[in-house]
Amino acid sequence: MTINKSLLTGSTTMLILKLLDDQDMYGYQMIEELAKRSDHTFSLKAGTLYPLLHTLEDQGMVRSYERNADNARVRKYYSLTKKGDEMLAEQKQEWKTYISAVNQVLQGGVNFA
Amino acid sequence: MTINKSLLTGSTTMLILKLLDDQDMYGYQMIEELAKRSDHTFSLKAGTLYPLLHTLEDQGMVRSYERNADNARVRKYYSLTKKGDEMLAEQKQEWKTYISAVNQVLQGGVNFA
DNA sequence: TTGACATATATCGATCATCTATATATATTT
DNA sequence: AAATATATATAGATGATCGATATATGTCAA
Repeated sequence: MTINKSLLTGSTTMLILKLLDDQDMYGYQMIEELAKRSDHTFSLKAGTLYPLLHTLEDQGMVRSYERNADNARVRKYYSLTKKGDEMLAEQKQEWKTYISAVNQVLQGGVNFA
Repeated sequence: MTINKSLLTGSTTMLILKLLDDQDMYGYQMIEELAKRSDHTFSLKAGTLYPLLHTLEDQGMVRSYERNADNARVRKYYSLTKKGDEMLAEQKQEWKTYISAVNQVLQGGVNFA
């Protein structure tokens, strides 16, 4: 099933922060990991991710460092800052509020008042 | 709690169709009903709703008719078409897929493989 | 009865998140 | 040697929603 891309709007940052909350990762890895954990429901595009990571770094939500892979290739890893961790907590709360509001609308039927 | 407006992106149409699935409504009423059912988490803006209703009508998802209120004021009511009902079913399925994917990412922790 | 506020619909331009397309470079496989 | 996968980056396009504004009617209080 392919989901409407606009549904993802607004939750992408939260998902990225969550990945980094679990462990440091490099960009390409985040794309693969998101696809894997979501059973390929999500396929975040590189053109979305890299600018987003730069913005998060400018905002102090994440830090980056370069590191060689086994094959001597350089990868740019990101790690979550304290500020990013706090942002994640806020966004998870917003997410809960949001889905419960949507579900309330979906469950509400005709009013037999 | 105020949720990020971008979280709503993509689910607005589904919510409108759901309201009309329950009963015919006019635009202003939809805005109030969405706020009420979501405990004021949602405050859909008129500038979003009215153009959206026009688009849905052009697409054959809803039909409209004018009707006098008790005070003789004219209101524009909308009703769901068969096509709109089918679209709602699809969007509800997409919604389920989407939230379960997000929740899977949020629950997934470090991989101790 | 006038003025303020709520109800009701409409449109325009701005904003913002995401995508597509493109570019570049290295590593791996055929 | 060529094709494909890995890895990062940026520019411009798209699309959903909002803020601002306009217009008109109904209601309530001073």
